[in-house]
Amino acid sequence: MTVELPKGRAPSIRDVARLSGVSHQTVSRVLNNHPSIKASTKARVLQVMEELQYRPNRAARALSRGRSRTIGILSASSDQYGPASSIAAIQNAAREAGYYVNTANLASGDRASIEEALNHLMLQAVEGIVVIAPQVRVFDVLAQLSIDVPYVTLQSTGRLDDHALSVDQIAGARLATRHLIDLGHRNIYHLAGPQDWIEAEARMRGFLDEMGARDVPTTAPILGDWTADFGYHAGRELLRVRDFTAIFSSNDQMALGLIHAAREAGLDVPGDLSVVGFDDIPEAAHFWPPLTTVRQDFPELGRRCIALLLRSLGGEAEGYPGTIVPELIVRASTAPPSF
Amino acid sequence: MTVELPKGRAPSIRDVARLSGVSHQTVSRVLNNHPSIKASTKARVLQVMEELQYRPNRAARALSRGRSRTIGILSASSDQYGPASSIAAIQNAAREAGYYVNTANLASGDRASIEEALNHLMLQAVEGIVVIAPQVRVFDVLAQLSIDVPYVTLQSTGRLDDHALSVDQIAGARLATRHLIDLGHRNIYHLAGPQDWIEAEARMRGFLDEMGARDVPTTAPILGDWTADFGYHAGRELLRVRDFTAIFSSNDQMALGLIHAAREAGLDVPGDLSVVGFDDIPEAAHFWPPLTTVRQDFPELGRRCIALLLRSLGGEAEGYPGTIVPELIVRASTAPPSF
DNA sequence: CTCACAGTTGTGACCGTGCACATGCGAGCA
DNA sequence: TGCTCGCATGTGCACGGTCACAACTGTGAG
Repeated sequence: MTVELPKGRAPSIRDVARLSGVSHQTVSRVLNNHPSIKASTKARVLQVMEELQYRPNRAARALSRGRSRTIGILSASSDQYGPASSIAAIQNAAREAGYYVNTANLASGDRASIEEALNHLMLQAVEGIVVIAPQVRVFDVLAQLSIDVPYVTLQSTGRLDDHALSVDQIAGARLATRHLIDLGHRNIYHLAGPQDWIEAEARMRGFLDEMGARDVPTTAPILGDWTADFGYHAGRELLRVRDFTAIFSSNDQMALGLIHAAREAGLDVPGDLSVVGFDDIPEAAHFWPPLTTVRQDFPELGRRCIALLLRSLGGEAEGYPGTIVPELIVRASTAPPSF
Repeated sequence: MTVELPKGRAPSIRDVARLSGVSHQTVSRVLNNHPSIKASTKARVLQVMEELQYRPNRAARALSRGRSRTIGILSASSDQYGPASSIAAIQNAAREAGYYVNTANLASGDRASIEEALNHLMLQAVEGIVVIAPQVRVFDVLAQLSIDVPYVTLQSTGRLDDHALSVDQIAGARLATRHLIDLGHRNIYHLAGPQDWIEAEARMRGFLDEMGARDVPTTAPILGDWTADFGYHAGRELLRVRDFTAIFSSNDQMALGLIHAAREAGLDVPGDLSVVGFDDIPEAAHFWPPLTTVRQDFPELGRRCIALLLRSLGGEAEGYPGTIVPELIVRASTAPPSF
């Protein structure tokens, strides 16, 4: 009762066809759920597939269809919680949608590195690109290489265009800022992310918008690099003057460094200084003091990101509701000013 | 002087051939750096490629060669620093070696989820798999699905077999433990990672080995789940008895949760309790107190991981030197016991 | 002068799948 | 009966590379 297996190579569609007494095209139809296949035929083919442990050859499929079913992620800082979570979420969402994902990390932020990473993705024949990186420069290079693949950025600058995902970073930043103002703070600094990250820019704008709306005078934000180290050094610098009672940091890591610097300077958080972060990394609840921050729904982010990209790819439009509004998580790093 | 471009589709090897007046096979040879191609021919072909913005079609290449040049990463907890860094490092190393990487995240640790993720990778025709996950179960499933693709784990259990990478987690754990013993601690707990992660097991073994070698009596390690939350709750539980003066935690996150619990219980770290972590996440230097921990060289890890996998794939053996020994970073979370 | 041989290039088949088109067959209808 | 029509299936080629093999050229040895 043994079936005749092809020797060296993996079983192909034709092997399945031969053993189930149909043509290769019928097998192909079974694979693609073609409507007009007799149930009995389909069952027989499926059984032979099972017996042979048949797996469709993705390369052949991609070649003949002219579509790779792969999307690329261009990422930077992929070892940090925010980007890493986004990547994971995107991968999961893509897999659910039947897509494969290939990630290219930027070695550094310079042009050559971006070019190399993009080339890597293009060689993969990705159908779309998700950018989690310093986007301004990336888009420059995209344009310059005249690559015309649909791309999506993770964060919105407020207006909804075809590329930007509608996660309202601005609303999140306003939430954080409003919280500080409501507590009574009037001298508030903003520690921003790198200026060519769109999410950094959006959070900065949210901060400025809210300050403006409440008529609180504001100073120029400090541009950081997302790291705790930067937060620490910026904190040491800022605390030499100490003309503020609260800081809104563009992510949790920089907030951590900031608190470290404050403590070294003999200040109490939140007694002498209130700090708000952004992201709600899992560690934030265990910082000392536990960090007040803004939480993003990363899995939902990933899902929408993929939905948007698939729409660009001409796929199903799918329900695509409004904006994800982040949530303020109040913990122990904020309090009314003490003076 | 315009060249004749094919209209709809991307230029193929034959388009290049036609325009440079050679056969498609010659173009193919140029692509693959075949030795016997006249320099002038090669130059001409390369120039036409440039003009046409020609990019080889990966699917076609994979199909005809029967090799996908892709490796898969099976990962869990990919939003945490350790795994995320490993993934990034592996991706970079793979790209350098001319391989593509596809990552599948485990939705959960159960069998079905592992099976689904592995299937996803196999459909991609990956040539090898790197496992950054609860490995025991993954290997079960690998065996059960009778998938015979070479695989590599990121961490060694001490002995060197073909699958395990020679990063000496055990040595790292011994370093941490020795540090505590040298400070005078005799009642030391170990907060371990999930038992079916090989790195967790290795760190636990290193702890037990060192304790044994120094004749310090030891209690059974507590099995955690890598998260700060777990560290916090475990800490609350442990501190009700408080029959220890030091804890070696299997990663930095759990150490952070632990310190949080200690502070809530009114204990001073390191005055009343010393804590050592593992990984040296970038935030560890800014914890309060800054965390003594064990640093791993992730980029090197990734490089060696790929090197090992490529060797399994029958590639070049490449220099493959000894073991990576992690490094103890002493900060402020450890001190001599106070009694 | 002839032959072996290395260097360089060309020809045609093949990899596994999907698509366009053709075919066979039975039902419904005038 | 003859025709159309829809279902179920088959035939052959295209996708864009690589591989095996053949062919042509020039050179040096016998």
